Amino acid sequence: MALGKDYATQECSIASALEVIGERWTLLVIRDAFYGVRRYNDFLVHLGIPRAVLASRLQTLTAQGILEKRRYQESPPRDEYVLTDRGIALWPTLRALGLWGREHLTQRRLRIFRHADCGTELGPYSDCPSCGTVVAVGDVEVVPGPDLSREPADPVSRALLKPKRLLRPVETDPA
Amino acid sequence: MALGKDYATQECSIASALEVIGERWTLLVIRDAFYGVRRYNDFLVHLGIPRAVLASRLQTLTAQGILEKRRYQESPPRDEYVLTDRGIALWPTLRALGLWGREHLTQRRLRIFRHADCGTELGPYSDCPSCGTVVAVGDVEVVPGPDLSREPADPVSRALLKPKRLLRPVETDPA
DNA sequence: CGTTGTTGGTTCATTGACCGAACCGACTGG
DNA sequence: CCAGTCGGTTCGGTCAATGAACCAACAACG
Repeated sequence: MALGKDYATQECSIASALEVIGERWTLLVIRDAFYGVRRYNDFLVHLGIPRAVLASRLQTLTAQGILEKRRYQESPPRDEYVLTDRGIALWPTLRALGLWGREHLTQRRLRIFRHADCGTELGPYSDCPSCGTVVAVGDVEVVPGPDLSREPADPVSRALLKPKRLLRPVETDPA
Repeated sequence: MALGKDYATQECSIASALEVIGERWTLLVIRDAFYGVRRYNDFLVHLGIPRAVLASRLQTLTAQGILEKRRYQESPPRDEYVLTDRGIALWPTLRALGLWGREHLTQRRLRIFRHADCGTELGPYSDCPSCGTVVAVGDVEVVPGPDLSREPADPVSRALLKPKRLLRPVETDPA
């Protein structure tokens, strides 16, 4: 966010948060990380983000302790980017933002979030109405909603058509 | 957010939301609106935002139906900007973002949000732990926390040192 | 062994958003 | 008549975002 002037004058935790995750594309990268996207190329094709911007965002998110860069194979050396606890703690924010967008902007049900244990759709605060508990992020299952396109262009979106748990890695088609 | 490329490819309510409120400064303008800031000049001094940017943000937020421009005096004609229902619906997002910033970034208690009826500090979902209900935005009282500076430079910050309800207009010192 | 393809970047020129300062019109109060 | 306030607009300079090109490391193929 460091553009000429930052929000430093603000004594406010919202401003501090926006310093870190308020830049263009940043929150979408984090959203994808919740969806199980972990690799540079998958972020690239799924977001349609310029390569240089993605590299920069991944670096600052890693530096801020929101993502963790983890070597998952040597030769060729390949790293994946995974959410840390600090990153996972952003789930309520993302959830609130998504709900607002759905209700006041798109009016469409693109993705549905359910409690994996019982299949009940989550309440606004990631609570399970039937179990009466707050559902941990890892126990949330995402399924495509009725208004989501069934034939997306990129392989990552296609992989996301299958129901899956948040945080679990997506399996991109080797096709 | 329209910079060369927008998020149009994304089928996602989060992306749609960010199209509208994801620009630099926008969310801070909305935060100030919750704090009762309504006038151009008050936004200006409290945020330290460039004038042109503020004018642009107020215009797009008004066009998006998040703020409403309301004439409050003729001669000289003066307008104030007030949150609409759509804007007020952003409260859970702001709350989640502020909590995340406080817990994972600043580690400071700058402002405390309480249930005006009983004085109990709000839970993470704007719930009142003692009443057991979700508190309406208009019934939330903001009081300065222990880590907030007691002698801010600008008059708006000074006015915000007094406990006040969200959405109620700030009374800036005529001093 | 050479060629091609994949992955994860970096570099570069262009575009456009943000910045701060100056300016301006309508009005008020002295 | 003059200074001051309010709510902007205008303008030149700077800095970030964009998209295309380039590149290094390695694998797989023939």
